[in-house]
Amino acid sequence: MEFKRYLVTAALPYANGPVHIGHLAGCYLPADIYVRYQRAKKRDVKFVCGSDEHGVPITIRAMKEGITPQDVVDKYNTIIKDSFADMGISFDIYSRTSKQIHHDTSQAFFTKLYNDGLFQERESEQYYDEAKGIFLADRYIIGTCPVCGNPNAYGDQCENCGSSLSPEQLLNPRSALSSAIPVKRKTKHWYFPLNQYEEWLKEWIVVGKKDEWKPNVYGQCKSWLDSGLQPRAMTRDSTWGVPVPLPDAEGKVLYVWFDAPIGYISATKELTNQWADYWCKEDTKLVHFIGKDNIVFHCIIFPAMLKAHGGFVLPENVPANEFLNIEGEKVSTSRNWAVWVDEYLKDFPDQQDALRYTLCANAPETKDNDFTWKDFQDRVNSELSAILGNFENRAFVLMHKLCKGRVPPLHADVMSDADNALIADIKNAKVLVEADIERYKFRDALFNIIDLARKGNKYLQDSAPWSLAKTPELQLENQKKIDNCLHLCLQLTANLAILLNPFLPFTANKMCKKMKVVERMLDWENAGRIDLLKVNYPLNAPALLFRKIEDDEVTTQVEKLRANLKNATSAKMEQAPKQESTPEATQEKVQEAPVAKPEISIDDFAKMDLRVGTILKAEKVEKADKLLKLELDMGTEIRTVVSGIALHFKPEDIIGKQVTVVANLAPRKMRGIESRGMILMAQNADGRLIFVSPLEKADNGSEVR
RNA sequence: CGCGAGAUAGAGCAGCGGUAGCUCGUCGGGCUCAUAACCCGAAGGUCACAGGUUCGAUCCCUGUUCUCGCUACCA
Repeated sequence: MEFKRYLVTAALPYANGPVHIGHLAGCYLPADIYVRYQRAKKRDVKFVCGSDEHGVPITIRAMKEGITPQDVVDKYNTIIKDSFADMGISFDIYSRTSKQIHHDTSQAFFTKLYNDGLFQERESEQYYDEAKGIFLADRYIIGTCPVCGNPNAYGDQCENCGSSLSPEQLLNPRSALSSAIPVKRKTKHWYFPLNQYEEWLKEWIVVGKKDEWKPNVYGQCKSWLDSGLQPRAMTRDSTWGVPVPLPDAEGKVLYVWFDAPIGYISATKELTNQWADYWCKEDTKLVHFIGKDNIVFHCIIFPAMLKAHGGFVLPENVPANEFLNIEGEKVSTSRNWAVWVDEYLKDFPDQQDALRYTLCANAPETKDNDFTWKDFQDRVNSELSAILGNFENRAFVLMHKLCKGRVPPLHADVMSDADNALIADIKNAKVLVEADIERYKFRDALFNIIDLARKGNKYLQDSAPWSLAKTPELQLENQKKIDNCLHLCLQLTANLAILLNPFLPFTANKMCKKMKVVERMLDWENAGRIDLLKVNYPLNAPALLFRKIEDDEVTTQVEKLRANLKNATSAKMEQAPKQESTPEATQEKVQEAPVAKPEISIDDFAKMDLRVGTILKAEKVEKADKLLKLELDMGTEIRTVVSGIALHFKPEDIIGKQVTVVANLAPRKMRGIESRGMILMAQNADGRLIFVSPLEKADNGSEVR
């Protein structure tokens, strides 16, 4: 199909923290490149994005910092928006889901589905914090882990041993927000019948997108569809969000994942009165740029919503990228293991394109990739600067030295094979880069551009105009050759500016200024031409496009990462000016200490069968960071116990140790291994674990009482 | 556990049925217009492991191992 217009969306960043370079590499930079390219092709394209400002984590953060949710999103919306603007991410609009237009749009969307009788109403019991007056997601219930005894396990998972839990399993459950004991309360929600769209989605994706979508995206969708879809609640109990537009829905808001993608629509509405052209006309190409964690929402849930509503175009493609690691480790916002865009901009002023280059050249297009500062330095210094920057500089310097600062003519009578080959390379580069971008292969596209500069260097080297200038007796003939060489090098430089423009817009701009051409030269249709610079046209003096990244800058950045890591969680939050130690936050810390448990009788204690055992074998459990599988000699039997202590002990160090075991704890399967018992551990204030063992060797299986 | 994606020279990636390729790094040479830069050459890989299909497999099939995601913060 011939598309008349393009609508490009980039995932709405959650206004709960700043953006880091992983966000850029995964989503915003590829989207921006794609859009800049489309604009250069003079295609009708709109690029929409905005802050996602709803959802429980924002209310929690607000509560912790003692401010309103609005304060939280205002603060981060500004930081995020500025970071994008400074990096040259060229949204046509950067909106926010807290705007009225978005509330109206998402409510209207909901109402339409409601009036069509689509939603199923269901009542269920949810945990409720009576002190704070809010319903609690599993994550916000804290209690003692039934598996490893960690007193601060979450309702969905124990961080200590990695077991996945449900709130019912926690011993002494308490609210993460107030420490109140959560109670169950009935609540009603509206469910979207995803299952009714299963067949249609299979047809659309599994059959229709087989060879179009990236393998990671396609595979993920197929996996979801094969395992069957369930109705999904589209409302939540909260006061922060878009109110459910129904009379009996006090205290209910739309589920963030219902309202967030609709944010793309509202942003488009805010941008233009012609918004419906982009959302409803069949000949619009809708492309969602996202990271891999968002695949199901953009490929399954949102399309199902659009289909259910009717009248909307569906995404033509969802080129999700994988993740970018930093210095070999996963990005973690809570541990502050990330390179924040706002900080990069401060540390490397006027170096946006250096980052854009590295992130694109090393983009996680097919698998997770690693960002290291050393690699950043290498790529900037030896590719961007040495190949591209240096070529451009050589062309300018030589032109000023050998051609009097003016664009020399091209003499047809002395054209060489090398000249013609270079012209062919220039024309071919356009074709290659175009094909790459259309297929979302931005890494390859950028490589092909640098490769063109590489060819330019070789051509210059082989032509060696500086040598030709040294033989005055052949002056007339040689000057023609020199002219041709530099004419072509300069036309090549102009072509590089056009091709680079979507990727490195700041650089393309600088190049235009140096060549004294208007920005219109950057129109894509001009790529491949070798008459972009007029003969005899005087050009500006040479000036370097890029500077090198010094060794000490690399060291500084790596040290900064490690230093910030130590302060872990609070580092980023403490930069918030207002609320450093609100009463609320202090209070919370006190309550984190283990709470005294109620008195029990001797009979309660007698229910426990505590025994001594010796660790015979210990090995790491696969696919679990924190679990060790232990074989214990219990005297009369050998038992398998899975224990969440892998972060504290190496398997080989604990073999032979005697330990105390809760022998009659109900068996529990973890990561497919049945654990029959639990090892007792003391936990220090710093979180360190210590075995509770007999001081002298006891018989295996002897009772502890 | 299950499902999905990945594993190819020191690093980063491409190839996906017919003698293993690119970029960076390393080593040697050339050039000197240029940001100690550019150009040429070389070394460096039993294509994760084990089976199978095939005349032939890095590529197809089966099994295994490891990494990442689906699972908090998070693209």
